Amino acid sequence: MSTILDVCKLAGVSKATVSRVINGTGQVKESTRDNVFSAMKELGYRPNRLAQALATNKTHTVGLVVSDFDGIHFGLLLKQAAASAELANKQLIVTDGHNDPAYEYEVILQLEAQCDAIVLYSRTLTDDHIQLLHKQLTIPIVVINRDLPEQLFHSVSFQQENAVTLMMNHLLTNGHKDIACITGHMNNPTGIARLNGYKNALKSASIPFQKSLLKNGHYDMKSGYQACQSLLKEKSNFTAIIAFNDCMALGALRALTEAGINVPEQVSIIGIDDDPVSEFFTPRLTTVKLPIVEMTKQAVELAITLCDESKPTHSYQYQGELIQRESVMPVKLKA
Amino acid sequence: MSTILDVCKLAGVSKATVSRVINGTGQVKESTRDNVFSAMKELGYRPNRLAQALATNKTHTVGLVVSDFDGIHFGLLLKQAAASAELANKQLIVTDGHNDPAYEYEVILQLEAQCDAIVLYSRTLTDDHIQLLHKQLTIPIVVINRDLPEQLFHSVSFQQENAVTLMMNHLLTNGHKDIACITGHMNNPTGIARLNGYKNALKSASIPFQKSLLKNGHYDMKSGYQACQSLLKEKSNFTAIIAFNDCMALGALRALTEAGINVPEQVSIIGIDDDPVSEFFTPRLTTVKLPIVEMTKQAVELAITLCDESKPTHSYQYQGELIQRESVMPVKLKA
DNA sequence: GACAAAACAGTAACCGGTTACATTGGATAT
DNA sequence: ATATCCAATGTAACCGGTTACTGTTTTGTC
Repeated sequence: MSTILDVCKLAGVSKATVSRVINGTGQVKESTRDNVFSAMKELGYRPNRLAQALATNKTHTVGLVVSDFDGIHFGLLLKQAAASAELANKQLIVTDGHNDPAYEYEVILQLEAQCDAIVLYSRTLTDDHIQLLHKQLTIPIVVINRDLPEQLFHSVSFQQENAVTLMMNHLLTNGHKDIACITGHMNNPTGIARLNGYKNALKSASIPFQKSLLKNGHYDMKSGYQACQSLLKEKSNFTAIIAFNDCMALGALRALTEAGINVPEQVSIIGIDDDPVSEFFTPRLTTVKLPIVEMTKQAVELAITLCDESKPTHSYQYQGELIQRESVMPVKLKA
Repeated sequence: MSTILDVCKLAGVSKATVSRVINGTGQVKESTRDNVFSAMKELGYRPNRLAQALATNKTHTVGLVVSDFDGIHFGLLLKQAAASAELANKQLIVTDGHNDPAYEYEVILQLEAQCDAIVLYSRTLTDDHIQLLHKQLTIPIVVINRDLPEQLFHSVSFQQENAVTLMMNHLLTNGHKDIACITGHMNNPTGIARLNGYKNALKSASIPFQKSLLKNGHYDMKSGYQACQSLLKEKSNFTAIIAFNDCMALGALRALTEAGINVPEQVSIIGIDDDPVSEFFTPRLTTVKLPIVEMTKQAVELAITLCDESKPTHSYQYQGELIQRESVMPVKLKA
């Protein structure tokens, strides 16, 4: 790999001049510029980004950190992040935290020198950790899917509890009363908020909460499948299932199908996310859309803005939207 | 962010000594080391990776470049890559090429200074481009899913044509003769090799190739769905569909279901990949497994090895494996 | 033709580390 | 006591760029 010195020699000028040509700064005679350009071309020279970053303290890079690469919505999120970054001519580098909070914390700190801003979609870090990070970092960080009342950091968040309320209301207005619930990890705010949504909706409808209708999942199809199977094994009495994401809803759908139970005739199912696969299952899954693409766009664009100018921290709120398809029907019509 | 100089001041030693402590190199008196460590701790100091990389010409990072973030097998690939990288204590940075060969080429070149090795899973670059890259780069590159007879670069590849042969033989031995085919992009070796597999299998079975049974897709569910719809609209006569990945097979399955056609009773479907979602559809999709996890592991581990020692280029070959599930049945039993 | 201003290019310090080499001082051997 | 060696640390150059500052030409004006 040739360096700026090679270009200097070939073009017969100093480092400063080459640098000026590279960056289009200062005054350079046209003939000199042409010389330098052709020298660069001849050598296949391209500036070393590390050296540039070190010298200017600007990396033109935004870092995206996710807790785990197989996480929710991963494809859509990354694709949008990449698109937004390119639009602003920034490099995007993506890292995961191996689902380990300590590792993830370390990764973010390491990224500090390599990025101008960080976008974080964390499932494992606590709010406290994130606040600590925010204080410790000298570069801006935008947090997706976390929301603290005090607005101590930039965040793009989703109204989790409200979304579950939407789901529950859809089931309730369809006459369902015995509603099983497949949750996600309960060690983070998302899970807790969603569970509150479930419980509060029951309370509002004066339906007692039954622990036996609650099963834990891990946001993947298999755990939804297993959760549903254990629901069936325990002969629980339910006419509908609400799952804390589409994957688990789809896993549950499969379990029901295998057990010879018709959806939605015998049991209704509703998910959340609006995963791209959801409308290809039979029946097409009714769900509440989590606008991950829009949220990612917002987050990355905000992060990029913050590279150049600081702004007061603000929380951008997004809401769920019910997408009615075929997996829910009124309970009275059931056999 | 504190620098090494801050640590020097606080610990009352020179940069060289601090550096020795950081890296555990050279001789440092224990009491000095302790001083330096506590100074580092007090300041929350962590070495600037850019500066380290610049000085040592070692980044301890491997770059993973994919053509597009929503690509095939994306989640599994990334997850495994991240796991393998961490095991070797390397940072993994992931970038996509926005599905644009020129951009992807540029991205890879840019990455040269930021990584010790690169793993490439490209859908858009031609073999020629990859060879050019290989020649131009001063760091090793491992290419997944490309295979050239001359073995000019390190590659981890999959026997595409053979895999399709497996799929076709499964259908043929089940008595299918009218086999529709939903292809992927035909501008790269993968698509071409798979199509050859299809055509050659037909030839071996003395079945004439019918252009009307061939539809183009883009490896996503929607295009599989649309391809199948156009197949149906044209009233093509087929008893089985082979799709160039599971997603499209699943999209086709949906189209058939909507059209009231039973799978596999009326039409059999087979895919390729063994996508995690495939076994949750009804019927569970029969497919040929593409061992992307193993391949990724191999590729990343190889790349990491090549950071430290060079090895002769070699092509690691992987094969497909038929996974029989429920979407294929003998043709004679059909209504 | 003289002189100021503008254009152009080079020098050297700096970014935050690493490392070859030099220096110091204490322990050991003679 | 002196020579020798080695552990411990510092000095300074270097990685590949950027940029403030300086010096030299050009250009323009009168």
